[in-house]
Amino acid sequence: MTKEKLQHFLQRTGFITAAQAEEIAAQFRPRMLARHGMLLEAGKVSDDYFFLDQGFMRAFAYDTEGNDTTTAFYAAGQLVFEVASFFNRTPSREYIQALTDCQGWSIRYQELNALFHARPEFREFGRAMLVRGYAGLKDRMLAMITEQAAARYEALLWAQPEILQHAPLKNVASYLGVTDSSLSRIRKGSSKK
Amino acid sequence: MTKEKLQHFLQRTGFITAAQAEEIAAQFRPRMLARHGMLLEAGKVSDDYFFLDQGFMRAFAYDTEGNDTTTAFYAAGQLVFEVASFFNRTPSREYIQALTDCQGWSIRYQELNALFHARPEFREFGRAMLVRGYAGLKDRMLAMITEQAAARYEALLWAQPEILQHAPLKNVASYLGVTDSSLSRIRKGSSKK
DNA sequence: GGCCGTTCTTGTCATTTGGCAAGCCGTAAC
DNA sequence: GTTACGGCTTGCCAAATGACAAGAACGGCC
Repeated sequence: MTKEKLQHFLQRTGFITAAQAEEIAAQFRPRMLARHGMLLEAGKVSDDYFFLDQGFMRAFAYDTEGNDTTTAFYAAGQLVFEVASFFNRTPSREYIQALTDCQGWSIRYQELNALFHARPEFREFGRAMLVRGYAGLKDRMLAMITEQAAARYEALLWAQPEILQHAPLKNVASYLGVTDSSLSRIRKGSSKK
Repeated sequence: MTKEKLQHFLQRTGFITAAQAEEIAAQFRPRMLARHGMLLEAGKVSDDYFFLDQGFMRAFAYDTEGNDTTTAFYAAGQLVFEVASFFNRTPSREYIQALTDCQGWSIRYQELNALFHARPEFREFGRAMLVRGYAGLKDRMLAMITEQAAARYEALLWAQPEILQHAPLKNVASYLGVTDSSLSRIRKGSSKK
């Protein structure tokens, strides 16, 4: 596995040149996860700023009743880490789990911070990643409030069809904010009839 | 109006000393808004990194059916700006509106960026603000999925009772993801009988 | 191959929430 | 004062979604 995808990902934001991307990528180490392996567990402090090169992952948390609720899905080519735990150095409430065998590139908090201090362009990149995640979550929240479950499912199908190929439907259901039974009926096309 | 609250707010994150806070705060300019005045309108680029010293505000957006949906409330002592529009320099989808007469301290994007480049401790502060907002939104999303409307209302009442004193209930309703009729029934205590 | 556990679907019924429309009430305008 | 408007509540009914349980389908494992 080469660092090609990682370098390309760094460049794509526009803040980082090819030469810089190579130097930055050099700081990342390979990280593998077998299917069902955990990148992060609740109670621990997230210490991987992880670029997913191949595979598929999800984040989830248990609510007060003990229900497993999916909070995010990650396809190859995305950054995977728990923002609050990683940057605040606090125990995570979430788990991050490999849904397939995964490989990617990882850097620890200390190293990332050193890079941020040394490289203005990488700081910009880091901020852009935070902003992107934040904006995506806001969109999802707005949809949760204004769209019905069936419409949210359709939108997901359109925007990230890969999810349906890798994640069990019950995880998709909790991500969408419905029960697995309801999702099953939505998929059938007749939510009642 | 003095910059006392702003300076205190800067210090409270732990990254910034009193002396630094004074220097940083010196870069902020006063900004007033009459009740119903707009800090930001959809289509424009957010260019105020605004510390709300006194007053109460809300952010909202129109969904595809034209419904006014409240996306956030802001009490005095909070930072008010639209993250994606401000940092990406893209047109905002949201409005930010004064619910009461407001005053606070504002800095523009260019100036903020200059400060970020010049002052590592302020960068840390800025990142902490992003992370805080992100984490809050994640919590809200989890509650939206796992808690019923009545429970979400109770939680809001417990965590931010000021909102109920300043915002019309229909705004609170859309923030919670319910209709104003439903909120009315929830408040009555008997969501049906 | 046969067993077992998980996932997914489906039926039945209850609960939650929404859509309307009417009415009440307070405030602002004239 | 009277009028007009917006905000809030409430009744009635419909739609959306959940809870629970049974059974089919599938995959891993011995």
